[in-house]
Amino acid sequence: MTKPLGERIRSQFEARILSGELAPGERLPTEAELMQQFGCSRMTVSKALSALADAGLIERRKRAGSFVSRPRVHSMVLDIPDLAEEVAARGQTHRYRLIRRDVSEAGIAHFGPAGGQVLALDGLHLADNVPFAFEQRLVDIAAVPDIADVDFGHLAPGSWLLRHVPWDEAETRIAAEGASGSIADWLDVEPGTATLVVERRTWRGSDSITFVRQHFRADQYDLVARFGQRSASRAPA
Amino acid sequence: MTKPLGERIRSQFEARILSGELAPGERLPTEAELMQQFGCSRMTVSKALSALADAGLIERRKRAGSFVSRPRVHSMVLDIPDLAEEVAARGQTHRYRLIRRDVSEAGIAHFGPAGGQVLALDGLHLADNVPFAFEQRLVDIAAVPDIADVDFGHLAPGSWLLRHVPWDEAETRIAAEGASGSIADWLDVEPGTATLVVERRTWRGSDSITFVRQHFRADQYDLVARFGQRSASRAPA
DNA sequence: GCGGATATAATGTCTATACATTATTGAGAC
DNA sequence: GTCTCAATAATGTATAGACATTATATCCGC
Repeated sequence: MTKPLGERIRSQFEARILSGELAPGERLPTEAELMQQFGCSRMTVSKALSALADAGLIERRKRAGSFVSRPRVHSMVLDIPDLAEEVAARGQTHRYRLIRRDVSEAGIAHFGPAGGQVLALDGLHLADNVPFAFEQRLVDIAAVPDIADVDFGHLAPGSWLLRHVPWDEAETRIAAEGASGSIADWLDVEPGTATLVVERRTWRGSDSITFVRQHFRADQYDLVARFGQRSASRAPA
Repeated sequence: MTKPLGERIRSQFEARILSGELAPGERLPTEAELMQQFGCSRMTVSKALSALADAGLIERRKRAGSFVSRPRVHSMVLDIPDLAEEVAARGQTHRYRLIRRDVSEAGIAHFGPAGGQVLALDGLHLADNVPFAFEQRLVDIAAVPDIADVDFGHLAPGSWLLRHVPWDEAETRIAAEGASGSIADWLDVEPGTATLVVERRTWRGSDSITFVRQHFRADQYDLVARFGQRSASRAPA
């Protein structure tokens, strides 16, 4: 019934820090003091404090002690799902339509290793046959040789890449932009209409794998990021 | 010189999972097997596997074992800094100009507890005297009584709140929107010009603290999120 | 005072063991 | 067969100790 002791120690300090009772820069008791206070072993308090440190709530310094961190930025978790899955989750039918596919030398697009070949894929994402995203993608063929054989006529490259190519680093840029003529045509909106632009570059090790630029119809898509209570879907006990 | 054993175990499995060598759904060795393989105690492998579980790379089930998670979404860290600090970091001068301040009953704006009072603050953020964000904010006065006494004539409410009010949960929505007439006026752009809209709602416990809606001039602001190698600023050893 | 060696206080890691918890398996009752 | 219940295999938490690491403080020579 009662929560584990280590978890209680952790959540007690979490609460005291978030409530402001423990101010940024303030020093926490040492592990030795805490094991006295809570009547438990050092491993238990150490694990609790390490969890707080992992979460960024405190900083621990040898010989000095543990201190409440100074909050600088709001770090939030942004979930960027596979578009096909997300549309399906909304109960709509996802379709991808390839518009252009060609292979070019790298360098022109400032992407990929010099001299390598780059696959360019332009396409349109549709939900229930309504266009909602125009996608321009570059893939480094050297990093993903298998891709040459895949038919992307109706399969979204993102879905395929997500399943077939491991990556360990990514950077996403989010901006707003008025739709240019051709993009407006594909999205079936007036030129100049606001679109949400998501650009993502993905790496494995130091090799670029793919760069994608997606224009979303603003009336059909937005992004949500959360902080705290990860998975608030838990039912109360 | 050599890294701690537990960390080596953790990073070895991390690499094997990210490289795809261990496929999603695949089962990892049990803790008992791993302590044989690595010649260490159970606590060590247990901590390593728990760290992988915390990072979402594996799932652990009692009696069943540890399994590589199926990657569903790209979880990225989105840093939302204080606007005043961010502008300063770019070497520009930040200024906030209050446009409207009034107190109204809650309920109208679907914010705050019924019957409570809500402070509405509209204002403009300027970088080097160029407007780049129009902000509409609601604050629950019951949750932040001190705010009644603060002069926001030139102090951005977000900066003040970040420093004075602890929160433990937040949700951010990011979208694109054409500027309406009055917003276009404030941002000094043509009506209909694309703006990046960031809406954030912040809670302490179950109480709403503030809701803010910011329209950014698309040509002056974007957001960046990263995954992997947190703080890539580390120099190579 | 000032700089540099040394002691020390705190965290970091690890061992070996114990018992708790829980989902699955499998045996037995029906 | 299928339902129920107990055995079991795995993870979850905790203990008590040991040694490693490292930033800070202190002392000492100058």
